Amino acid sequence: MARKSAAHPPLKLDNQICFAVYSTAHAFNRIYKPLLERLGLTYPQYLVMLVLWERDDVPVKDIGQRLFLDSGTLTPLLKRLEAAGLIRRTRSAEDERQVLIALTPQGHALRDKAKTVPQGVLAASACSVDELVSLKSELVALRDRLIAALGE
Amino acid sequence: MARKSAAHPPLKLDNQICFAVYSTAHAFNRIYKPLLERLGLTYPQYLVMLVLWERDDVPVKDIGQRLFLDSGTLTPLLKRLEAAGLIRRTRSAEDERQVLIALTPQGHALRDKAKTVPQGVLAASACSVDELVSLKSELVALRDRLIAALGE
DNA sequence: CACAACTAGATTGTGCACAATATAAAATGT
DNA sequence: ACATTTTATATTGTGCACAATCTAGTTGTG
Repeated sequence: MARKSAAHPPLKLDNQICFAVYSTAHAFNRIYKPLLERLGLTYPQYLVMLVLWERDDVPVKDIGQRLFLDSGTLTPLLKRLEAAGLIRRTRSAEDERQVLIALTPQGHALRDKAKTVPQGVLAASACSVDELVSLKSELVALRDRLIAALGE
Repeated sequence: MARKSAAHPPLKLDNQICFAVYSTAHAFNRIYKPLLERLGLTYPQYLVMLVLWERDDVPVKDIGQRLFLDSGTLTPLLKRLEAAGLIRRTRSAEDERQVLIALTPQGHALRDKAKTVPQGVLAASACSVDELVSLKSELVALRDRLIAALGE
């Protein structure tokens, strides 16, 4: 016995799936940084813009649910996007507790400049689209199981 | 033509491999948080301890290379670990530029308490070890290609 | 209506993470 | 030997990220 744990000692850094995920996220961040600099966005800001380009005029809550982020993270980030002239923040008339996030014309226009970003990342990954699609769905499945485990 | 990009529109959030990685890293962080709280560690601090449990008395640089982190991140983190009594920071005698990081007896002792952490994470992932090992190596391969692309 | 329970955001405090810069020590070239 | 370059770490400033807490607005119940 103990053959499995001898092959994969549990406290060795290189055996940690979490570190593989963590360090890959870092690597992506560094790939994105120069590509997003042209747009004046950070990576989390880019994620928010991706959400808004799909549909805007949504409350902060919706963006947070989509990105798994809370108001403590989003409020200052959205204020920076507003200061950059990309979005507008307005209280909802129906429910005064909600702040609706809408794109400005500049925010809409930025989408065109962003269109080239995914190609750059794909090139850096040196992977086929099929490989990435399959890796992505494995990760999403794992992520959703982890999130499910949190709710217990 | 354009069939592939119609199936996978490049600016849709859910098609972004990077977001899958990013959000999975978050999910791991939340799984780890309560497990590491017992040890008085954050997740990045835990990674540093994993490195040191494999070998200590190493310069800051080595830890940084292992974890892909720079001194701006590690210096304050290591000072907090020192304040917690887990490590000692001493200038190297041979090369005065280096700060050597060594475990204290408490730092060594913490390893025993940490042994149960990976089980908790494995349980939360609801995955077999084999699945995780394979996913890990795909991620590491992708990460290393991204890092290679950075150096061009 | 009154009052408790809940919800959406904002605020504060702590801890990464990195770029840019500074400093000091070591290594190198002439 | 001395100037140049490189290297290791530290510092500062900006921007996430989340826990804990606060406020204001909404909903549910009697």
